Amino acid sequence: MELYLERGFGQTTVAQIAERAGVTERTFFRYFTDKREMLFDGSERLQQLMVDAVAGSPADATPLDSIGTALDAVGSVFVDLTRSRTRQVIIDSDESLQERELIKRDRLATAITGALRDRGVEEPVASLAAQTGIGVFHVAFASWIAPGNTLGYAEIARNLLAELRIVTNGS
Amino acid sequence: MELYLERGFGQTTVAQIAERAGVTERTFFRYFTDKREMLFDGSERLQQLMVDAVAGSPADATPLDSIGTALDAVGSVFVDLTRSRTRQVIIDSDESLQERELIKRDRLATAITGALRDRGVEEPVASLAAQTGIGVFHVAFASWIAPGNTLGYAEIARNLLAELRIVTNGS
DNA sequence: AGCACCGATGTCAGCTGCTGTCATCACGTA
DNA sequence: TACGTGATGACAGCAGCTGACATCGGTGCT
Repeated sequence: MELYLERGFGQTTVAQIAERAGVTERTFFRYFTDKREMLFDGSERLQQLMVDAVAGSPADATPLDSIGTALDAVGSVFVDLTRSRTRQVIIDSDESLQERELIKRDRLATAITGALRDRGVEEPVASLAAQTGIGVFHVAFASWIAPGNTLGYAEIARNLLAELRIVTNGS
Repeated sequence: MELYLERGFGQTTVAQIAERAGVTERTFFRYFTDKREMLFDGSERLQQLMVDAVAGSPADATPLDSIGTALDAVGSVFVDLTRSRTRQVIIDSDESLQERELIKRDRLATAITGALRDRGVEEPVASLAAQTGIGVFHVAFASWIAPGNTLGYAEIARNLLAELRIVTNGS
């Protein structure tokens, strides 16, 4: 991330990263499938947390309730505000990184859809709830790292979900 | 597309494509920014059509009405069913192509948001309507190329939008 | 006709991302 | 000590992509 900030993502070579990390280029590619993936390291963990939260939500919870527990569950991941901000600056500066971010979000939504379906939620409600949930998640994250914000991620997510409930009026 | 089907996208080299097309590799890269972009050739046109449709929709149209005209406007693009199907088979077979497709959809949504805002639609309604519109567009396209479907794209899109209106109940 | 211009294409060299393969090395265990 | 085993290095090589320059065919002007 230091290097990406100094020279930009596109101008940074894997050889440089490897050198700074004190390993070989070959070793870098054993840890990350490609140059971009490095910036999305925690994404499987994030996905697992949300899926587990949905799976573990109360039996009588509505789909949107389940989404709520998932949004809560990932609070532990988003703690280092500065790091998240720099990371986002880098991603926003490079189109191929945005592509990667979008597919991560997409996979996340698909995984949550599956978790909801496993609880007996039918289509298209499962997909709809999952998509909406990821949408809220995204907006919450963006608000959290927005300049001037002082609230914590969990709080923001809860507020947004409450607002969404009002807009959609129930359920 | 022939080559992609024969050997798969990943196994097809640009040199092979260029040869089949009777040009040089260098020439290929003058027409397409990269190997993937070839499959998304008409996307600017599609985007322009939708943006223009939104811009040209009646002054008293609701945001969702404007989206409706945009969905209608692109009917002319989706005519060759067989071609669209093969194209989608290829995209679904390769992750990097899915990344590209996702960012195209994202840019499309952003463009439509802008078009709505130009008509005086405020945030967050503009974004919400645009996102929803692209969602409908996507589902409509998927239904259109689904095996066994006999309806035309325009018809499907209209039906889906009508259904959405019912679900969201008005506006 | 002759000439100058220009856009499209070819040629070539080169960097970088990424991969397969084999060697090496450190470490825990029988 | 000898033997696996997992992590790393070394090396070669392919493919995507780019910059720089040459070439060539057409178009318009004189």
